[in-house]
Amino acid sequence: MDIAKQLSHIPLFQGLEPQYLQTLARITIKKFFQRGETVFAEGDPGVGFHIITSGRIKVYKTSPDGKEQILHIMSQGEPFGEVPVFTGQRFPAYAEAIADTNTLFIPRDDFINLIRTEPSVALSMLSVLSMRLKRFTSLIEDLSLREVPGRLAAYLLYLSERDKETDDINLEISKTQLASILGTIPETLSRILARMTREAIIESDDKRHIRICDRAAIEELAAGERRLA
Amino acid sequence: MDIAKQLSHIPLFQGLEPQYLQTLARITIKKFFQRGETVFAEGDPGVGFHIITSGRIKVYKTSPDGKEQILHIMSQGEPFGEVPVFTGQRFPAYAEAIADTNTLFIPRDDFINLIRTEPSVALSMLSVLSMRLKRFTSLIEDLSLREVPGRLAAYLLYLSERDKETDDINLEISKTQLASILGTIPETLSRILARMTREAIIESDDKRHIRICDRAAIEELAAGERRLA
DNA sequence: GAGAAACCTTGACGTAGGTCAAAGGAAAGT
DNA sequence: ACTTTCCTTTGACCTACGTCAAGGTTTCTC
Repeated sequence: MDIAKQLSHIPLFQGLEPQYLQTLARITIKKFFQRGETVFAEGDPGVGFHIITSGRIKVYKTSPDGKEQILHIMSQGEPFGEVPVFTGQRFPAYAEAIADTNTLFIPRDDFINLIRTEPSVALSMLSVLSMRLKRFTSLIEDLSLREVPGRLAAYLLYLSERDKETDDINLEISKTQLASILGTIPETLSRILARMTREAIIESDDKRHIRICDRAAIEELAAGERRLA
Repeated sequence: MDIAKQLSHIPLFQGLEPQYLQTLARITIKKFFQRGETVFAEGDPGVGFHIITSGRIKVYKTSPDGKEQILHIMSQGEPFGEVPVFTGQRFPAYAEAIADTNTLFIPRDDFINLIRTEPSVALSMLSVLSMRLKRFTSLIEDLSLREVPGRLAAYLLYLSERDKETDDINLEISKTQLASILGTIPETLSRILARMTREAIIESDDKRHIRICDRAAIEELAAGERRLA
């Protein structure tokens, strides 16, 4: 498929003049990563960043003894690995494909040149980074100020909202990964899901699906106004 | 003092052409906040951002029951409150002056116009936001993957490094605030400092000063290779 | 479709770190 | 200097959540 056309569908480049899109297309490199493959490791030098065209990437940190904390799960259209492009330093986290994934790789120097000539791209990127800071802000709040049931409730609301307020939530990831996003472990998550099911707040029939039965209760849990028995 | 001159000392505007500095000076508003005064609250609309010219600001989140997690302590030359400028949304956290503080306030719309004409400002701001993402990444790692002694050790190393590898660390903030930065409470911090003193890793004679006695031990603690007895 | 591997759940148990309470010391306003 | 408020420390206690272990289930792979 034509790279310029793919690029034109990326939110980051919405409204970019066709001529710049062509320039960008010329410096963009298509890449493919198998499920399980590492895209970059913490400490690697960052010579450019990726935009996902299909698949799914997890960005995460690890502790010396192997526990991991997921920072983001990125999917189609989202850029990742841009921090070292602007800091000039190394990747602060790991990235791994959790499904077969295609990306467009944009080299650092060329991208910085593009920004110099096209302020709209700079503003888009500023917006992307700011949204990410905001998400991190919530994650920090969760990890530090909220207990796991509250974090889970907030995350379910986030997913529900993203999918147009549906009560049927498709996780799209394993519960082990969900646990890592929430900063906990599968056992704890499993217990909390069981408790919430017992209180008829949710139903979780099959593995990657959760149905919200009592939205008000979820909202109270997320706000810290309610606790599980 | 002349605003343009003050602006010229801000890292964010290093290398900015004098003509743009003049433009910026015209739209910049000097502000003053008393110690304890709130600069903005979570949920406030963000019509612009601040740059600190003197004093100190803490940016933090709170839980329903009043516990707080400090996200940053900002001092001279650092910008804060820029996230809503680029997301178009509201402030994701609180900001409060912890000393009498003077800032330069730059209105959103004017700043965005400046970025459109001056890509160097855009790149500087991208760099600032990226550095901040990186710091958040470490904070998340700390909160989720490390115990309090490890976080404290890492923070002491950070302060020591910032002040040119000195072993005499001047906290500049209260231990209660340090506890909040580390995502814990004063009691826990106090106990850990006592344990580290007992093991002759540090000395903490007076309130806002800590001396590193055994740097190797601190480094091992920070790396998770050692535990307190 | 058989075997292997990964995932999920539940139970028993341990512990880091939080809550509550109390008291001495520093600091700031009058 | 005096009072009030905030900061710090220590002790007794509790609980959320992690660890370890084991069994059942789903899902890859060949």
